[in-house]
Amino acid sequence: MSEPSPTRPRSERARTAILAATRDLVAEVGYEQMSIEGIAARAHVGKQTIYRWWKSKSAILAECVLEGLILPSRELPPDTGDLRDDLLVWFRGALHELGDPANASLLRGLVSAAADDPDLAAVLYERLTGPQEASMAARLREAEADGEIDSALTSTAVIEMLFGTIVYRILSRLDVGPDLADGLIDTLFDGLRGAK
Amino acid sequence: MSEPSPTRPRSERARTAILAATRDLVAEVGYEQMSIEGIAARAHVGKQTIYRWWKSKSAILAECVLEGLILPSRELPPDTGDLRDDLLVWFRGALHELGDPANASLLRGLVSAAADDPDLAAVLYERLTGPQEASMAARLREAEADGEIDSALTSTAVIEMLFGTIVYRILSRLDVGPDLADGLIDTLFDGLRGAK
Amino acid sequence: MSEPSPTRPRSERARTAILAATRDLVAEVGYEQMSIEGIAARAHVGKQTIYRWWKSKSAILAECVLEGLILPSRELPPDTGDLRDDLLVWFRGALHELGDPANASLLRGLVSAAADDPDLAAVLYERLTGPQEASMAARLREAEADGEIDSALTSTAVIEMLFGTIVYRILSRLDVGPDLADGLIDTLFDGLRGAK
Amino acid sequence: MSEPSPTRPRSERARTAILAATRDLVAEVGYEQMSIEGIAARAHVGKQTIYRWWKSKSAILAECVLEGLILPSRELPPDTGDLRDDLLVWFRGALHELGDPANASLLRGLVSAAADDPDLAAVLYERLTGPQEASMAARLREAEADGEIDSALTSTAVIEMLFGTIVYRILSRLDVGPDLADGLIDTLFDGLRGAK
DNA sequence: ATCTAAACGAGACGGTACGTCGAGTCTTACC
DNA sequence: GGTAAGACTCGACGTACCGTCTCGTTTAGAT
Repeated sequence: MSEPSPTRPRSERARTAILAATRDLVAEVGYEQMSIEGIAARAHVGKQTIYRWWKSKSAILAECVLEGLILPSRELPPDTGDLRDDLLVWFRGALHELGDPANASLLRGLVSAAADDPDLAAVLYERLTGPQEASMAARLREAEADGEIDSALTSTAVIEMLFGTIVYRILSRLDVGPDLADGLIDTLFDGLRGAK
Repeated sequence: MSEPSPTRPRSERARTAILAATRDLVAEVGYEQMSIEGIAARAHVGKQTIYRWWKSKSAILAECVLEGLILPSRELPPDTGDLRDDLLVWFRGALHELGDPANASLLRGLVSAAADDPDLAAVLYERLTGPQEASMAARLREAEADGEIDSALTSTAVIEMLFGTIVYRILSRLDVGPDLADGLIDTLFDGLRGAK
Repeated sequence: MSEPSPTRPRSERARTAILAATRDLVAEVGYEQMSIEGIAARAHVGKQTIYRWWKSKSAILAECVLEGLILPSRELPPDTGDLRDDLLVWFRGALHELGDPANASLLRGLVSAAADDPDLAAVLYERLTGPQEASMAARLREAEADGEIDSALTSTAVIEMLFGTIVYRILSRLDVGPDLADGLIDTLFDGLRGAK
Repeated sequence: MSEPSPTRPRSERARTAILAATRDLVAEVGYEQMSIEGIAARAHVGKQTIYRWWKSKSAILAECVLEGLILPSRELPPDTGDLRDDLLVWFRGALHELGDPANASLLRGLVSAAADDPDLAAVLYERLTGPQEASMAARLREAEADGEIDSALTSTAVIEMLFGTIVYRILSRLDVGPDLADGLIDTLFDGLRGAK
């Protein structure tokens, strides 16, 4: 029952400095331009310390996301009893956040990183959509029970559609503004045929 | 109106070989791992010939897209009179294409490239969604006139939602399968509340 | 017996401009740093025009020397009847010329070029030492006949010694000044043992 | 007085391999044709390791000379009491060495390098003539005291004359053979007027 | 006076090497 | 044994020139 090794523990100072430097750099120069040497220099840390604990640039980014240092997860708003209103509030807020170019740039960095690192992709989507998806699933079921909606659509599909729209807009840089939130939520609930 | 100068014209052979090599490499190794030296070697071309005509890796990719060498634009199917069926067919097809890992990998490469090159993003989205958006807008208007639908939703929003879903699925690698196409199109037309 | 070709003759204008540009550039930037593209640009001439008539950078330089554009051959002074005085005047003059840094730099360029182009070396030494050697041989023989000297030393050896000293001084950049001319000529005639 | 930092020391293995590769290549292909990439490849060393420690191709060559890897300094022979004989032995040996084309080629490389790098020139001449000049100066003075010679000629001038002849012969590739050694040394001591 | 073929200016081509950056690994001294 | 520092090998970057190859234009004979 003795401790496994009488040795120096990992430096929390170094770990924190690395994550902070990564968070700053990805926003400043973008994912592609961010180098591990740059992170090490900014964090006053040896490169080996990074390679000892992470296997790639995107893995550090993944840990930043898990720590909530970047893209803090936007929770679904508290249940007001009206799923439609709740989603609308949430979606408007999400689109509003993208008005800040720094946030948009950061999300592009994450998308770029996720595109060629499946592990980061998994972490990212678990982190970003996991909580929402869980409560979304619960609420959809509840709303179905209440007769509020009548659909076999899975929570995954709804999430996919909403997040997909966000990501698409970020990538296309079309800057369409948050006004489309209303139209999309309307369509989501009423369909193109409109409410009766 | 004078011609700039009488000199050796640009080699079409080189241009074509570069685009072909790029198309192959981005699918084989991904956008990040693809190097300009690799393209030059594969195309039997001097590096300078690439740098003379393109300013970046992503610019070559953009030209590949414009030439239709990669991701040939999937047109909306001919108008059968039923917009819903047409969209369903189109969306199923698009999702089906992503079943091929090569296509998925290629799309991830394009997304990654678009994330840090606004110019490529513009070309890509113009090329990929432009034709669809035009006919989509026409059909939406037509369907509205026919009473088939009743929505103020713009064609851009519809496109955004459908393409966003595709991109999101590609990035998340969740491999959900094409079955969700039906659910999404149902929701798009009927809403979560279902058809009456 | 017909002329070989009824065609446009070589452009003297281009030839002259190329030689002039070469002369200027080798003095300005040195032999190694001088590029054929640079010569072509400076002479407002196509590269092909250079390659059509010369096979290398050093070949152009060789022609410059032959044209007397650089390092105009310093002739032995007229025969005053006293070989020793004549040589002293000549050698002092030669060392004096090297006081001009431009001349020194140019000679270093020629040496560098000659070091890896045997053809240029041949032209250069033929041109630079040929005339001197011929008259030197005659004078040595004459002086020997007059009893002025008494040596089996060939004119080649004398030339070699005098020019060698010049080249060596240029390369070593020791900047010893022209005063050593007297000592060397004294030694050449009287030997280390001194005149009796 | 603090040490700069405790870090990985320079690799002696790499340094040695680089110098050896340079020594081989300069003899094989000549100074101009020798590339830094070629040295790096031959030495199994990254280019950066070369650029980290040397600022140019000629600087590496200079270090080779300093290490005695190329052109090991030919010492004056032990003092037999007869300066003239000693110089003759030395000069014959030096000219004999140039009979080996590899040595001649190597010396041409060094001359070419020295022509456009003053630093290398300084190292080269310090290294090649320094030891000889010192002992030469001593012997000249001694011989003068003994009445063997009677000349104000400095050791520098003698060195210049002898080395100059060697360099000149190398550059002109006239391949005159070592027989001229006797004539030159005769002249050096007796003068053109011959011994009395 | 027209014809014609090589020389010309320009510059794109396939390459080689440059000197720099960063990747991921290693070797120090220090803690 | 973890850490800061930084040297190591390696590969790619974007640039400069190499020597070759088209282009359209120019120009001096030969007809």
